[in-house]
Amino acid sequence: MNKKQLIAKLSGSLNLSKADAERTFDTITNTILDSLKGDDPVKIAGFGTYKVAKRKARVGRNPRTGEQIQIAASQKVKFLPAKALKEVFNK
Amino acid sequence: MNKKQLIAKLSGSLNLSKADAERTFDTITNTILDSLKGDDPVKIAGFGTYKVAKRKARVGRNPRTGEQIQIAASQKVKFLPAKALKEVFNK
DNA sequence: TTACTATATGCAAAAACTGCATACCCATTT
DNA sequence: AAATGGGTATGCAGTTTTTGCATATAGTAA
Repeated sequence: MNKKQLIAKLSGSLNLSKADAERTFDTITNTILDSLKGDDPVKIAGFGTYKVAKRKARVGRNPRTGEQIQIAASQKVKFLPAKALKEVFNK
Repeated sequence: MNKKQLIAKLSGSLNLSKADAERTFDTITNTILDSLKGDDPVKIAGFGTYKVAKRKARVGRNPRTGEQIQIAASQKVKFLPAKALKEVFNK
């Protein structure tokens, strides 16, 4: 399922136009991102937690040439599924 | 930020009652979950991809006792941030 | 058509995973 | 409003898993 299909489903379920459904969805993702930008994890009970994970610098490798490369420290968004979410897929 | 605070923010941004904001949000998470239950990854352009990762059974260890333990195969929801999302946190 | 994303490759190092007790934070209930 | 219950974070050790490097191509999406 891609974003377009998701928006179409939400449009039906929420009785909104597709434009409104998309605007609503984007508002939610932006709100989550804003919180993460402020380094504040977003905890959704029963679904999961979004947090920014800091990754240390390390030595990598160019797979094409085999040459070693220094990789800078970086940050990425992590999603940790809530307990309830794990159970759904392990019953 | 927890779910309650997120709902409050959305209520303001979307001009909805808190009850409606929560209903909207839950509809979205449920829609995503339903797709995942059907083993269909959900790809949100510019945000990320949710997919179900299957993990094989393996031998683990109880860190407290050092005792070896057989770990059953399981599944968990993975979120892979989109390129745009990574850039936000690495500029 | 233009933009994004998945894939494939080898390999080093970071990170996740396991059980479990404790502490903590949040939500619900009285 | 206060109390209680439940989900979540933490630390621990060692093994498994993931990550991420460059880059072109193929596929999908806007």
